Amino acid sequence: MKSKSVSELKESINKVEEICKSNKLGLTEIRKQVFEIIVKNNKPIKAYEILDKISNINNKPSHPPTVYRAIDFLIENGFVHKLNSINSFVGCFHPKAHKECYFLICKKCNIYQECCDDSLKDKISKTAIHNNFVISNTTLEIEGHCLGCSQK
Amino acid sequence: MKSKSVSELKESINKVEEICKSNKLGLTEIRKQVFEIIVKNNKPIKAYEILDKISNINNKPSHPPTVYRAIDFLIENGFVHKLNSINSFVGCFHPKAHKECYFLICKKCNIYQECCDDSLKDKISKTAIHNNFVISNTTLEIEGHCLGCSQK
DNA sequence: ATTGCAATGTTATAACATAACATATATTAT
DNA sequence: ATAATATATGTTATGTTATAACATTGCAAT
Repeated sequence: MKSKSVSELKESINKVEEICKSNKLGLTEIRKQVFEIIVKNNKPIKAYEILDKISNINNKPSHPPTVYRAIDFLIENGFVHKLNSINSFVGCFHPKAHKECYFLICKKCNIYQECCDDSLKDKISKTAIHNNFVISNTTLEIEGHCLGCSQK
Repeated sequence: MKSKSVSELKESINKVEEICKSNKLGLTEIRKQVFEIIVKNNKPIKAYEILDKISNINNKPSHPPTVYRAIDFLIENGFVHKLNSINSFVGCFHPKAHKECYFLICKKCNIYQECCDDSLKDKISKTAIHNNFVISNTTLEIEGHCLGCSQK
């Protein structure tokens, strides 16, 4: 996966701002800062790394709850996803386009990629139905090696 | 999902013993205890719950590394799986039958269910291939409500 | 018997996350 | 405008999950 260009980043941030505006979601300074830190990182980032960055940006120490609250807000509204298998967070490439999001995570370079095509989504949903199960939330994280790293 | 019967549990434990014997894997007392604790629990269990139980069984305090090492061994050999979304562990219903394992996890009753049919596995594998990605390990955890709990 | 190795014991601490309560800021109704 | 309410943040402390590092034990091979 290539890292995002400056314009893609801006677009990402603008999109979130728009969505918040039209849905009357309070995109406060901290929440915005946390979102920007997450999307600007071109790989999954950990909560305490965000904490360090926030502290630096604002020239004063922040505390874990501050970061986790912002993350919660961002996840709730679909702007950010948590990768449970590596306790890290990534920005969503298409917020509000879907609730579920599937990921490929390269163990070597840590670069991730969304891979949420509809047929896969479909298959998972059918699996749930087949088991009389009502999905509230799905974690699909495929760990391995990307093309670049598996060639090395 | 119904909880396992005594005979099913025994079978599960025997199977692991057999596999270890024929593959010259050291199934030590602790590892066996940890495995039994995990499979006898009819829902995902946390490391520190295992720790408590081990301590009780042996009438002396055990320490986290003891438990985590045993878990590592059990996971490496496919006898146990970790549910990353809830930091918990479950026994595998068919050790060695497959490397990957997918789960349905009911948020209300916490009972889980394996759901690793081949067509789903296939779909995931194709997704990876399509992205030039070599899978080493997949986490698929579907959280929601089982039939019983969604009717309540 | 000594070396080597795998497993376990032990202590300490790292890494991840939230509870609980105080304070501040924004929103709304009057 | 002001009080009442709700929302968000600050702060301290602690809970939860997991591993590093090194010592010790037990056993098998030479």
